[in-house]
Amino acid sequence: MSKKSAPAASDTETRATSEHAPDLRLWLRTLACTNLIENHIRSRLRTEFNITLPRFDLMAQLERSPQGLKMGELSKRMMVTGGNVTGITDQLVTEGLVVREDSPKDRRAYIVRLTPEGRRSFRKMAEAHEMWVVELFGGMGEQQRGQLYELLAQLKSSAARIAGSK
Amino acid sequence: MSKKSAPAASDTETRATSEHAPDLRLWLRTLACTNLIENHIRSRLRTEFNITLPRFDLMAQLERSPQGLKMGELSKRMMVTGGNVTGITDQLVTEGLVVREDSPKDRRAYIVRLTPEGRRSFRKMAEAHEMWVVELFGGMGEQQRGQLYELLAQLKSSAARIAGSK
DNA sequence: TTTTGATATTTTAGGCATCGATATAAATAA
DNA sequence: TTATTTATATCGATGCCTAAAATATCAAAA
Repeated sequence: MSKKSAPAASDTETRATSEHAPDLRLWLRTLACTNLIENHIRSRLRTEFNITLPRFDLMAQLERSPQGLKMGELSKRMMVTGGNVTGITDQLVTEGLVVREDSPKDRRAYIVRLTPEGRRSFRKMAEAHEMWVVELFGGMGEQQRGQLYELLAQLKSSAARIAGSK
Repeated sequence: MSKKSAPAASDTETRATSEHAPDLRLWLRTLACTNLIENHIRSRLRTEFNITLPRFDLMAQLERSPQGLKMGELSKRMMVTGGNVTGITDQLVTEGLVVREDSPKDRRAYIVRLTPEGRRSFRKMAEAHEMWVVELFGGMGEQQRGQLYELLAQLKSSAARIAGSK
């Protein structure tokens, strides 16, 4: 969840009752797992690095594109609205982690880039972030994680076929 | 979720790169699935019933407790803060879907209950909601869904062991 | 050139979520 | 009883998120 900033936090599985269709219970369990993990990560990002998940995510996109990205590109990749990217970018700019530069090609557009400090800072956070995830999934066996990965691919394509067609 | 209002929307899997640990890619895929489904549901609740996911969730809790719930109970079950419940309840009250009654036992507390219209309305929405979920998971085989359900139980307990201990 | 339409971004208004502070009431201790 | 502590709920400030409207620029057609 979940938004938003702080996520939709609930152990959504409590929504399930015995009368519910199996698919509904499966969905609520999926949601419960995601919220549990996402909230944990959100909370650690905040307490250990004083950053929010959306800002971390935006920086992650920029780290993969050293040449910088336009606002619209960020919006597309993060799958959030443009107005949202405007706000998150503003914050990161005032924190000195990111710069907005005028595009030389298009005066409507900005190029957003990590600053050196932003890059340094992100790398440290990303390392910790990865460790947390490994820790959170650590109770599952190697093989189970592989199975889960495959099943989620199926789920993603099943859901995308429905949701994507809008 | 619900994000939210509107949710954290991203196809977070685009955050993955080849250097990432397998667990990280697994996590991003999990997140991508959840966001895809949750956003779809959120959007249909909005367009077809003009309601938000948080309000739907609150009503779902009340439907399971015909005797009503205190604000604090709602807060605990939905795993959101009290202030949040105050706001969502306010909205539902102005829409006539819910009532706040003084608790006869405790003058600090309210009992929140579905109105008859709220109950009627919720049942219609819940039925549609369940159909959407069945549709979204419909591309997976029966057996795969069963496997996924079991694996997510493992994940939930693994993550809860880490996240729960704070 | 001027118009027209598409694109890039910001702005505005509204809802959801947190945290921390506050008012009130209840429960407990003195 | 009185004083302290704990519990219930609301409020204010802040941040994320959306949708829709406003602004500015570009690109292509008339």
